[in-house]
Amino acid sequence: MTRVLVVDDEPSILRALRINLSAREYDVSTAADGTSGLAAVARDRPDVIILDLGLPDMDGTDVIHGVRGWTSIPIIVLSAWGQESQKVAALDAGADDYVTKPFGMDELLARLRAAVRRASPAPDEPVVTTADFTVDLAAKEVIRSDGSDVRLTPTEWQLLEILVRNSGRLVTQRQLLREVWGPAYETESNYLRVYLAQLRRKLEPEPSQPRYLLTESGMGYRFKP
Amino acid sequence: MTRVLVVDDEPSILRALRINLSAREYDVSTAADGTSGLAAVARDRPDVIILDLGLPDMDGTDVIHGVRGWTSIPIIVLSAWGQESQKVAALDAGADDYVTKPFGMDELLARLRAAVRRASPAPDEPVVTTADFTVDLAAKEVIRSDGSDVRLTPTEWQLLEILVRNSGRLVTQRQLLREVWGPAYETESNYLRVYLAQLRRKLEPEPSQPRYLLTESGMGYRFKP
DNA sequence: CCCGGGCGTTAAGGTTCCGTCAAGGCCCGG
DNA sequence: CCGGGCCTTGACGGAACCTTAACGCCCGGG
Repeated sequence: MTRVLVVDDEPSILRALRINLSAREYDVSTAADGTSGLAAVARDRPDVIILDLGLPDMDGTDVIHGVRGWTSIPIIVLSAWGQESQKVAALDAGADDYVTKPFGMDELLARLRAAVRRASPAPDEPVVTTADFTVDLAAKEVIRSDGSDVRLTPTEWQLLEILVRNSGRLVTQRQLLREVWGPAYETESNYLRVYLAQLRRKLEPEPSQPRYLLTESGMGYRFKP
Repeated sequence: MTRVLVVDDEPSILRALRINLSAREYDVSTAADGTSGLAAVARDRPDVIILDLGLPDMDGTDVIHGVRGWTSIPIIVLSAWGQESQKVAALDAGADDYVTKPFGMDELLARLRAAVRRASPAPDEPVVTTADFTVDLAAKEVIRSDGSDVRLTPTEWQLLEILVRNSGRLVTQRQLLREVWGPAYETESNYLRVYLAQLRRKLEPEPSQPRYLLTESGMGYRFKP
């Protein structure tokens, strides 16, 4: 289910979007100003953000920069008619699309679909196999080579998913922490040690001498298929 | 240089876009109908397409489908005001963005930049190969020609990365020390001797007679591919 | 011939980083 | 209200890494 975060200070718009999006099977959360909007992005990890530029507490482009600082979640900007320069500024700040109020709900929905479609990287290969287990990213499932399936907690899964998606590449601790726990946790390398140990215990044939989930001291971790 | 294909049947718009885009250092090609437009896409492989929906020979969504059938080049659609349903259809057919005529040139340029930015997520392809090993800067990985991979510490990586990025060029000791250890260490050439020795031991087939990591006495070091 | 600067090499200390374990808190379902 | 996953947090031994110093080599100049 696609998660949408709506950041707007007008209750009527918030309500209209919530009703329309929920009816289309979107998972909607809302925020009424820039500060709580940025917090909500870090906490909820929406798949797409609808952002009104006329917020009471922050400039719209600053909100965009705050989000773009650490993630590329698509942003659709909403704003009053006739603000040509604002429109350009928002797009250059990193917004993906721009809709002028008043807008037709059909158009917004279409742009939403377009943004989500672009963001989903590709119908790529969501299955990775090693000699000891198989990771199916689409089914969110890990099966050992003897047929038994592995139970992973949500956090363990997020971590494994990032490592597998970057198969072979080194992923820095900062990136892992940012993508799993949010930008505020970039220094809590403690978490990584705990969860990597758990993943190894569940996946590695010899957890004390990892073959797939490798540590690069001082840099990060690497999944080696 | 970014290549833009403009598909439109109105000579005035074609001319206006050609002038404005050329002035911004875009490489512009044009087509006046859907058929020649599709041919131009296949022939020129533009980085982005600007497509007018009101073409004489084909329906706009068909052109989009024709392009989307085999490539994901970003498409920005142009159309007359008030065609809400057409707009939705175009986006759902796979267009990336939609601009209503009459449009401001600034807005179109901003949307163009946004579309190009989204489409190029890979900034560079930093892989350098020699007869004895391959350096993959993105994956932070060095593989010897016999298949074994080399373990490098963070400092060793920083050093090697600078040298490889300046492949063939001489890099002064000051620059290396400044970029790896910080400006306060510009005279500690000791560090360089120690770490260059380690890199040679790990990379060179004959560490005592370096072939890739060369010393320029009194000046600095050079990576020779 | 001797001497000194620049470089390569090695090894010892000290520091940071990692794996591991376990206790405590939170949330949810029974 | 109680129990069980799950997530956070802290502590500790050991490994990896960085710094630093010492020594030998080569080469050009005095």
